[in-house]
Amino acid sequence: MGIVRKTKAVNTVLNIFEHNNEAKSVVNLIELVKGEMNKTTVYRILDRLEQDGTIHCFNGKDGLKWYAKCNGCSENHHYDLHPHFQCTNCDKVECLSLEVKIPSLKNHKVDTTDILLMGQCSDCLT
Amino acid sequence: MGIVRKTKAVNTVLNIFEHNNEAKSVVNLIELVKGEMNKTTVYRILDRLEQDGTIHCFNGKDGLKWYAKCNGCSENHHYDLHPHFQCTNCDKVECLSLEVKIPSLKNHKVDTTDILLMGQCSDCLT
DNA sequence: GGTTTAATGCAACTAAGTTGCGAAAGTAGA
DNA sequence: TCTACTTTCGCAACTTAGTTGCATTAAACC
Ligand SMILES: [Mn+2]
Ligand SMILES: [Mn+2]
Ligand SMILES: [Zn+2]
Ligand SMILES: [Zn+2]
Repeated sequence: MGIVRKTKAVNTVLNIFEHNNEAKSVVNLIELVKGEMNKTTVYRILDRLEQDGTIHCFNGKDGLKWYAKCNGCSENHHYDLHPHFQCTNCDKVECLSLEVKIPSLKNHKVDTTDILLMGQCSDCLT
Repeated sequence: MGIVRKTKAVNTVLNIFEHNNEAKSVVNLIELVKGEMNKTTVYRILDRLEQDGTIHCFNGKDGLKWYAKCNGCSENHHYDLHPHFQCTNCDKVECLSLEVKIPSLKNHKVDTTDILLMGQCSDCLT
């Protein structure tokens, strides 16, 4: 069970994800809402939104937690196995709607993948 | 510049990687050599061995640092862009000699990838 | 409005990883 | 083998991400 009460803090976090489509690191989110809510609250809201299938979580290049909006996930069905791209210059992270084919592995059962591409984003290329 | 002096501590760490081919988390390595050397030393030796192209570093599923032996890398050439597999049951990590094709991204320059497959390893499947 | 209980704030904690500095130990050359 | 030079190490203190327990606050439902 994720979000059951639409608190002020929940709405603030939701607004951040609604307003632009970029992924956000937890560190950045905490910074963004500083003064408005406690960091513990941020972590707990993100947990609940993830359970609901509203956002999904993944690790950035430094092993930090990042979150981004889901697209058609629900509490029961999470299907955001898409890869992510992180710019080595500006650190920005994007969700990619690419399909990456994973060759099958004998004697292994692959349930999920975590694919991070790194390099220069379009802003930093010019 | 990586390793310049073959100290006792360096040999201990090297032996761990020589003796079996598995990837090791830094946390696990520190545990393994507890009593023999300080954790700061472990971090510093791993840094130097990585610079030399002796081992390579990547993030496990929890965002922790893992290291494994390189295969034919040198100080000047690092080419271990292979994917890794981590068992969700026993946490073991393996280097995979798979080639994963990444579709090209327009307006992006992809320099490197970090691909982690997760699921059940052969030991945990039976 | 009053009651219930989820959600929040706060402070204290855990754990990974880093830094600075004085002491110890490789290494090369005499 | 001894010395001198410089890398490496140990230690303690620090930084930062993330977690936990508990008392207080505020949604939601009547
Ligand atoms: Mn995504
Ligand atoms: Mn590897
Ligand atoms: Zn960029
Ligand atoms: Zn396993």
